[in-house]
Formats: sequence, C-alpha cells, structure tokens
Amino acid sequence: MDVSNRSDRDRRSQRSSPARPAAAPAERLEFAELNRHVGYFLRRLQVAVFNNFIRTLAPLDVRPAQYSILVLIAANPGQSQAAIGQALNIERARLARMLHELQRRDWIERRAALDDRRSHSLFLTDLGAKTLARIRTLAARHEAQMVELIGAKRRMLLLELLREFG
Amino acid sequence: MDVSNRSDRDRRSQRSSPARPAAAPAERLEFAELNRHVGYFLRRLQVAVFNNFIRTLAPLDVRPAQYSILVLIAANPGQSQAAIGQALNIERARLARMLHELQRRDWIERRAALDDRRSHSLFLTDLGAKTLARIRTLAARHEAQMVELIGAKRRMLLLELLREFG
DNA sequence: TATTGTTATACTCTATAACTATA
DNA sequence: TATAGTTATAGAGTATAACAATA
Repeated sequence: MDVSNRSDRDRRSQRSSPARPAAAPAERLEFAELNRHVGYFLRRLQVAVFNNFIRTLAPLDVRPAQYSILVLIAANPGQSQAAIGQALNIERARLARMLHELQRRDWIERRAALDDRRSHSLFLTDLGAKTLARIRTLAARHEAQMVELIGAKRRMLLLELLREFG
Repeated sequence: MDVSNRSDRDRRSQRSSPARPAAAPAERLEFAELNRHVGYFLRRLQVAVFNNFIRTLAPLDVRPAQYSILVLIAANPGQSQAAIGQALNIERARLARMLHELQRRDWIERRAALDDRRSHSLFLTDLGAKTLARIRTLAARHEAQMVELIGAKRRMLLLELLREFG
C-alpha cells in the first residue's frame, strides 16, 4: 500500500474552485474519528511495511510469514510444529500447509520426533540454510528502507513501544 | 490474536529439567532477527487491536473496513466511490462489493452524480446514520480498551508516531 | 482515449471442523 | 480422552483483468 498516493487529480483540485458545494469538497476528505483510532494508523503503516518487505524479498519469493518461520526454525532447530505455530500465532492447520510449501522447495525437513511419534521436529536443510543467508541480506535491506521511511530514531522508539506487546 | 498466549505447558516446562538437549529448548523460543523488525511487532499489535475491534463491534457485525467507510461517508456526504476508495486505500473492485453489502443492509445509498453520470454520490440512509451512532458507541468502547491495553500515555505517543505516515 | 463502476478470477490469510495416529 | 498433525471448506482481504457506460 502506498500510504501517500494522492493522485495528480487530487493535487490539481486543490488549486481549483475555492468555493464549491459543501456536499462534495474534493480538496481532501475529512477523516473524523478515524484520526482517533490507533488501529487505523497501525494498519496503514503495517500494510506499507509488509508491502515493502514483499517487494524487497520478491527475488526470492519469500513472504513475511514464511520468513518468520524460517528464522524461528534456524534459531530453534528441532522444535515441533506446535511450538513454532504457538510462538508465531500461526494456526496449526495453516502452518502445516506453509511447511508443506517450504518442504517442497527443499528449505526445511521434518523428522519424526524421538520421544513423541505424533510430532515432527523441524530443521533447515543445507539448501534452506544457504537460502536463508540470502534472505537475511534482503530482509536487512528491507529494514534499512524502513529506517529511511520512518527515521532511525522514530523507528527505535516505535520498536520499543511495540515490543512490549509482542 | 492473543499476543500473550503462552500455554500452561510452556510455563510448566520452565520449572523442569534445567539441562536438556540444545536441539529442543522448550522454555521459550529464540526470536533472533525477528526482534529487529519493526514490521513483525507492528503486525502483531495490529492483529490484536483489530481482533478487539471485531469482538467489540460483533453485536452490530461491523468490521474495521466497513466502519472506516461509514465514517468517511458520514463526514463527507456525496463523495464518489473513487474518492472514498482512494482515501482509504481500498481497491475500487473491492469497494464496489463492500458498498453493495452496506446498501443491502440499507445503511447507505448511491445516487447518480449530477455532473458526471459515471459516478455515484454516496450518502448514509436515515437507518445508516442511526446505526452509525450505535457503532460509534462500540468503537469508543473498543478504543477505551486500547487505552487499557497500551496505556494512555503510550497510546498517544504511538498515535502521534503513526499519524505521520497515514 | 481515459475514467467510473461492475463482475469475475485467483491467491493469501484466518477460522473451523473432521479425521488419523499417537499418547 | 487429549494432543500433533493433516485435509477440507468457507470467509475476508488483496490484486488483476475485462467489460459497459460515460467523459
């Protein structure tokens, strides 16, 4: 989502016809209570950030949820699907399908857990580890663009504020 | 999304077996670079906030995007679908279907625009205006719960930070 | 030719239920 | 009985393309 995508038409209309019917003030819409909802702005920035992530990671075709799964498996090898899903708040049914796709790409493998044969232990494959290194490079580039967009100082402040709820 | 939904099993496991194989530390997962991504935390809080909104507005069955459309039409009567969609970053095809649903509920009406017969001027119906009053009461309750969750001071800070990008 | 709105299609994400195999 | 994982289905949200009416 382009958060500041006001069109040429919008900008032109600011210069034209200073007086016009009250029912259709084309200059700029009134947002009313939306201005008081933290969720509204949270959503807009989140969509903008995710879109930047998706664009930046497009060469490797990795989406935010896939990235978070790969990072968690790399940092916590051998964990079960239940543990990974719970940590990321991904529903087990959805996680199963996402892991199937990551396995299809030969980035992860599932081994039968030794102690509980119902559960699968998750690991990166060699290819997965190599690919994650490249993914991390692009993810770092994305985050650098977030610094540009938000400003280094405001980004840190935002990160500290948000981290208390994650 | 329950942002702090660690299970009883998790908590129990913190007390048990201080030394265990490095491959499966069940205590708490390592989040690694995820801790450095503002988008990750932005997303988690946004989902939590939207879920609270949806739950709180459930008696009237109004979702965040529907709410934003109603508020914008109320504050800017007679605007076109294009104007509303652009302001909220809702794609025109999707907006058409959402307006169809709001019209089905008799909350909005579309009148042919006087100057441009391609476009529709959007208005709340009387029922729509009455319902929006009730919706606003619930939306205010939701926002009050956000103050509880986030803290009044931090919420204002967050709002100021986020508003610069919306 | 371009724009407004519509319909249709497809893909992602979320939510739920039903099923299996284990425990 | 309960849990881990799978499969299937349905709804929201998003992205496109094709189309009719109008500019």
